[in-house]
Amino acid sequence: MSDYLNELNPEQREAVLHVTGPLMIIAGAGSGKTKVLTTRIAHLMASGVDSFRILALTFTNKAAKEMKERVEKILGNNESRNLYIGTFHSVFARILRAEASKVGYPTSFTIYDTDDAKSVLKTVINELHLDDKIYKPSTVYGRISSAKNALVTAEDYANDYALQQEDARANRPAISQIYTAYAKRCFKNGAMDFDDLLLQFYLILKNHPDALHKYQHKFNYIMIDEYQDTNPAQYEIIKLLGAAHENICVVGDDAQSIYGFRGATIENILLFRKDYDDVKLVKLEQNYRSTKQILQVANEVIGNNKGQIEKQLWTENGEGEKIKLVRTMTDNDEGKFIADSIQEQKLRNHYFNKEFAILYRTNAQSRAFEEALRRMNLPYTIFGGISFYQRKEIKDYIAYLRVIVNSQDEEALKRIINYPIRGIGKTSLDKLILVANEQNISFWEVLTKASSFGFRAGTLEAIEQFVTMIKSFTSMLKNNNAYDVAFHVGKQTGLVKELFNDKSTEGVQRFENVQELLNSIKEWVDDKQNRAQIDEDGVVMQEEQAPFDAENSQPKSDVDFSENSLQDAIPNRPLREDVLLSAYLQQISLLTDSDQKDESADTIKMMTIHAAKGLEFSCVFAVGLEEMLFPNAMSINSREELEEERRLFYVVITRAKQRLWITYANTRYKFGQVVQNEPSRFINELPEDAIDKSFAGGGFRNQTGGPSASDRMRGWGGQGTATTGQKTYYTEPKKQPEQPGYLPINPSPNKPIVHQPSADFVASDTTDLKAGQRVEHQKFGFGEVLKMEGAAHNPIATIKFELNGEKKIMLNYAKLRIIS
DNA sequence: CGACTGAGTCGGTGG
DNA sequence: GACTCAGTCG
Repeated sequence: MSDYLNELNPEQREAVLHVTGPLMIIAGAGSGKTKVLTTRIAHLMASGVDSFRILALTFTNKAAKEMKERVEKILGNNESRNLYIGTFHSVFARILRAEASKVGYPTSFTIYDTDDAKSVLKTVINELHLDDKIYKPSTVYGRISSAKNALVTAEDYANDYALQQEDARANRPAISQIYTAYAKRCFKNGAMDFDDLLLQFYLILKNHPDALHKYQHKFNYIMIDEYQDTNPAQYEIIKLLGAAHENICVVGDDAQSIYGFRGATIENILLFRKDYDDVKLVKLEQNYRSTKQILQVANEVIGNNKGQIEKQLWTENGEGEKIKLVRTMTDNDEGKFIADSIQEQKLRNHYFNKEFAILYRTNAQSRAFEEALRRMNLPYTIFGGISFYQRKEIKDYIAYLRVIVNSQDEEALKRIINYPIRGIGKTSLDKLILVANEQNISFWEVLTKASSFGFRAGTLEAIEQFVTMIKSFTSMLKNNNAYDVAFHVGKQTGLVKELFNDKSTEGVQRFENVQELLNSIKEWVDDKQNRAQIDEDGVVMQEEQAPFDAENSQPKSDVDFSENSLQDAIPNRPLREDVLLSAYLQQISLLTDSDQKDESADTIKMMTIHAAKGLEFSCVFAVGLEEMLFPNAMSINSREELEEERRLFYVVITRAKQRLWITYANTRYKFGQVVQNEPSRFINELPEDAIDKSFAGGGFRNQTGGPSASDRMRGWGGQGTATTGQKTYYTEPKKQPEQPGYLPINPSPNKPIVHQPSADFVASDTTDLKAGQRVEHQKFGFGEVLKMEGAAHNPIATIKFELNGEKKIMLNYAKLRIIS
């Protein structure tokens, strides 16, 4: 049991053995930080600390999951399930569910993601008759988010003279007004945005001594991962929670602080020692990840930043290869170069696909790599960008579920009120919203009382049907699990069928996505039900491992799980609260793309540098090292921001275990236009002796039929010092021939196949149209009426066209010729 | 009412 | 280049 200590170096052991009182661990990249954290938790438990009393907060679900698994492995028992391990947001969301009433929120409050929040802002800005060109939702969102992260409520904001002045100078004097209206609207909707999860929890702790007392004594030991990324809200919460016992252990690396834009302040880690008396400080400086060459480059680069905590990373690993600096003509050439290099490395050094990562500054850069890898038939996974839950069809489906759980959720209601089409269009919607505002009641209330607000008969009928349907769903909530409700909803609303009937390429994809959503809900429920009953009080943070695996579209098996020997499945167990729809919704809103995709698959990984923090790869391509891109144009105007960009560069370098390429292009496309960029200033900070400026390719011929590698001009530039001169990796700008079976291009699958109307085409009177009749449509051609629906004054026919598949046709507008 | 189209916009990183 | 939005037409 105690051999876990033998696997640690002296500093690591020192950190693990410090049990009582504040502890700060400065953990350099690759220094075994997670190992120390997990061993420390295991040690606490082995020393008799009750596992229910330990709280560990991380920034990603993945980190939380890994910690939990590793503790379990060390201890070899089930005790770790009692730990409170999770992300700040998910742990706080869970606690808020229990405490929401203290801030006037319903227990099953909705969590708004960024898109939802911006949508609310847009509504609010319009209602205040403000110009949404000046008050762009994303800009305003950023401002409000910063305020919340600094624990400034709407009221505080309105009373803060300095903030008003700032906004006035920025020509946005109404921000405060918008913030107030936004907060009010979210509250009315029973919804919290991401920042509210911190702010509201803070307010509860601050204003409710009983709650503070409760959680202070629940969490006797607190551990914080990535402390350098905490913002003031997180900082204050930690401080409050830890004040009673001061058993706070923070782990971080000031050199890897890269989240300033979401309010993280590096001061939190720099000043930790001032916050508590007798802070024990441990530095982990031995790196177990990278080669000496890589580490030398990293140290050199970060040395250009001022005001760091003194430390020097070192390693016993081998010297390794020099870092390869690559310059290409265009962003597409950059992609081709990397695809070639990967292919070559695989052949020469027998790497797996999963040992490569392409790491970029912005998500938009992924496309060139995607195309290049596809051309070479190299499998890849992109992390980030639009996640599964942001897809329209998924958001629509989930909007139904949200409305059922929380009918006050106006955002969700607006999404589904006319989806599938039920004849409540924009005009009706505007009126509904208007009434809600005039009467100062919720959108839902207007719907339920629609008859008193003078809607047209057809619209009223549609509204009433909708309300009845939603109510019938709501009545299912208590006695059915999330999956059963969701399945029923898909069926009853016609949502699934509608998608099924759409046979376009995208339509099929959408249908599959919805299938996938349902599968994932099913697995989530099964997973929960399989877990043994545990102590009520300890309803553990089970960071739901993503039930959904976007890449393989295969349901994940429970193999993982059995290893944890958690299951003593009780058949027909009564419905537990944690399989309810509300619990499901709560957690999915906090999942990220990385949580949903399988990182262990043998594919090349592509993601932003931000998303790559905490990960490591044998071979790393740090790409797009160009002025305006990296460092980003937005960040070159202040020393602080520039230093954060440099830390980002440091982070990407230290992701590499064995080989590192740093690439940049002379020109690249931005918004469809070619722009020319200077090489990044960071390139000049690389130590000459660790950099290989000669070419790293060599003899490899690609298989795509384009110019072979050796035909290309290629090489290294930038410094102009290389004796070989400024060669560049370059391909002729001519298009490569399209390959069959590849990039399946169907430019507009939704475009109807055009039908030439018959010469004698005359629109018929369709008032008595019935299912089974044959008709001709001016554009869609011949077809058969499958069914009739809609109100009498606005009949809708579903017609199956020979050329264009099933379509819903509104008879008031379409010209149809009845044939039989 | 809603599908289509052309013009305008997108500043970057994420829970 | 991809997406959103306002205006048009069936």
